[in-house]
Amino acid sequence: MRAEDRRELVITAAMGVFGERGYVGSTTDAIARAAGVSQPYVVRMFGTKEALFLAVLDRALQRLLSDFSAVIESNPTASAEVLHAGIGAAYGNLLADRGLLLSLMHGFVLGSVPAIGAAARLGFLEVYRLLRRRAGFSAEQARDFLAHGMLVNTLVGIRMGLEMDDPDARELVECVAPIKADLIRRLAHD
Amino acid sequence: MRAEDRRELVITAAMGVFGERGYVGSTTDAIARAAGVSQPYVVRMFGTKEALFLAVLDRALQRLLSDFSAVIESNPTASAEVLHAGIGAAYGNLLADRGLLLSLMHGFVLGSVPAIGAAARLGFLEVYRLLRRRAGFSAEQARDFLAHGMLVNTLVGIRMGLEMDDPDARELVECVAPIKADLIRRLAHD
DNA sequence: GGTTGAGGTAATCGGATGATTACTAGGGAG
DNA sequence: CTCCCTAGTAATCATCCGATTACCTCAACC
Repeated sequence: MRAEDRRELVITAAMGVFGERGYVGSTTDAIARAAGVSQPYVVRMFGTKEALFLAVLDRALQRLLSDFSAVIESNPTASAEVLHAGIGAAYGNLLADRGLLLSLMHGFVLGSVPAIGAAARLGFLEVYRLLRRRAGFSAEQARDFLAHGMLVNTLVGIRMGLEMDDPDARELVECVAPIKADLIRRLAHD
Repeated sequence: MRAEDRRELVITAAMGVFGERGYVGSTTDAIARAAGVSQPYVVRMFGTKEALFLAVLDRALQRLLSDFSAVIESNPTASAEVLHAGIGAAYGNLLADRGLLLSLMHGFVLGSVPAIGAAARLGFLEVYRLLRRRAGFSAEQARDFLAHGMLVNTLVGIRMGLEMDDPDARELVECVAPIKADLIRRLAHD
């Protein structure tokens, strides 16, 4: 297989593993097995585990930005309110990609690692700028959108879907993501 | 020193280290040094690193719940709207405790570790119930409050305060936490 | 048919880390 | 004094993991 294709495979596999176990908790060996290659090859392709994680973060952010951009570009004359709904739906669709939002979340919580913190900050700001500039959100709209997104990520991270028997958990999940509640439940059950 | 006092010391130190480095990324040795005791003693006091992390999570959640309760009890006749402001302020004050919210956040993202995920889910639900039942929030109010909290945590986690020279970052931070913007900036600079 | 370079792997190393074991200081009770 | 319990530590172990090294395979090309 061409090295570039293999690289894509490894990034995808790594996104799943990092999303599940976090940056420090993931081993290059687990990623290699998930991608069907040997552990030394993973390390040699990216140099270090940190560089691999940064590649995963970048991939996740690019995907998020391009999905949001697509919504904006396919509704060129839409108001911020209409775009809010469309971009929100695009965000919900990203949930299907198990590791994507969780890998991002793991990056967001690791500001103490210099390279990871820097990448996370710049990525987060890029999303904010897209909402403010290109989608025309007000600062408050952008804030509320991001806040809602972080809550969704958190609920997925703690696997709140496992508690759907509890009426409070069900109410919370359904209030946060009425359309995606069922997906959240399934994601939590692996 | 009495063992119980030493235990408090270790939990406090561990909250700082876990908040900074995460669960897996923190070593019992670093925690021991931060607490001024030997590494084996930390392990023996709590049995395992996981048990120590669970103790830290519990401490953080109890603190959060008791601070929120205090607001409710000191305004027995207040409306949900008034309590919203008071509890929000209480949340902001928790930021001063460096590791507290970040340790919680690290717990929230580690649902894949069974014991940690279970503790995080139950803790999160307890907070939700307090908002809904005792503070009288509507489901939407509780959702928005929690979402806002998760965004604050995220901004602290990625040390967005380091980017306060960037006008977009400044706008975001000041829009999210107008009163605490300066604290967030200082926290980011260690 | 040899050479070469790209795409890999097996074996291994060195350091980090959670946990265990064995030990000790010290102070209060009898 | 001596016993013994509480509060600790030093030394060490076993394991894991990221990284390195040395090697292999096989198609393309001359």
